Amino acid sequence: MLRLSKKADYALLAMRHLAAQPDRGAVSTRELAERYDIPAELLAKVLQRLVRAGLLESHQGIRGGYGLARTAGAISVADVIQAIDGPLTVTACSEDDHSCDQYAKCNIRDPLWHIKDRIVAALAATSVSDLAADLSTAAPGGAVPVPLMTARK
Amino acid sequence: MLRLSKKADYALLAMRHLAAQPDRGAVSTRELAERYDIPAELLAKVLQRLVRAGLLESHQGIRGGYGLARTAGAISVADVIQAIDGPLTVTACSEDDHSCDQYAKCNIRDPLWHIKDRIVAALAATSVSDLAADLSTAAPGGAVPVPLMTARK
DNA sequence: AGTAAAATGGACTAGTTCGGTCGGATATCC
DNA sequence: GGATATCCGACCGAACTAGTCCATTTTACT
Repeated sequence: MLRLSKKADYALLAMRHLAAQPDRGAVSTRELAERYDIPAELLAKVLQRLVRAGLLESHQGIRGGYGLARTAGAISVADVIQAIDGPLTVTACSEDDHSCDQYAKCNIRDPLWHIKDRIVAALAATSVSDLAADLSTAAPGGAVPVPLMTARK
Repeated sequence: MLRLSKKADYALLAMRHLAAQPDRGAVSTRELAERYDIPAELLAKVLQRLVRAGLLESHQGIRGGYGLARTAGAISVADVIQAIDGPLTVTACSEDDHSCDQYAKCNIRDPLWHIKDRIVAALAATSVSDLAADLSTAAPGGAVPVPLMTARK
């Protein structure tokens, strides 16, 4: 599986929309919900979480709505997913959380964590502006080697 | 999240165990279950799926059990996960399955599929023998002798 | 031949998570 | 002050997951 949640899908959809419409002022939840056939209340929560994570800026009131908090190139897909679904972990346990019945006898932690790092790297290497560019074959960021960044909180 | 299921965890644990104990004949469900504190009936199902996927060979009867169907190096982590959790997809839709409310209006499919390919590549590049080698920094494919019980740092 | 140990397979249950909804509060502009 | 928007918590039903139970079949050993 490894499927990402629908909320994360909605978040990415919205982020891409905002990235593709720069200088358009605030876009409301309702507009986005209608545009993509997403239940408005649900999308609202998703957008709120993105605001709390610092990825979006909100503007209340009658002409309110949302806009990107940074440039689209400075927001990665990993940022968006983590804002919605929390820190992305492949295994039940992590460096700080050992809550797993098999922890003591587990022998596959390290290689699995290594795989996780590679997955995070793939998500971190793709920015929201890459989504907006919509070139399926495009290497994110051109010929930039993938930084093997270990996300630790 | 992107967390893999507990069944997949159990499967990888068992596969690694079998890879680290070559030429030991069949290993029974009960032995594996006790070794790793896994409910036996559940593990049994997991192992059965691995057999059906062609990753394990089973041997019924009083001295029966399971053994790798191929060499550990020829079985990837992706193989194991797919055998348990089905084809691994990041998005609800895929090339052949368009069942997703947003399909028509979706604009992030291609970049997301590209990310999926990279994730699959990361999983496919790590073999069960790499798990057994247990060197977190090891490049997949390295010729490393198999330690029986690796003391962890 | 009989029995014990093993895999096989289906049905079932409890718990959790996820997608979605509802209601109300607060801020802003006209 | 009213319309339009974000904000926030509580709630619900459906789906999925982990785990259980039980009955059958296969095999080895005595």
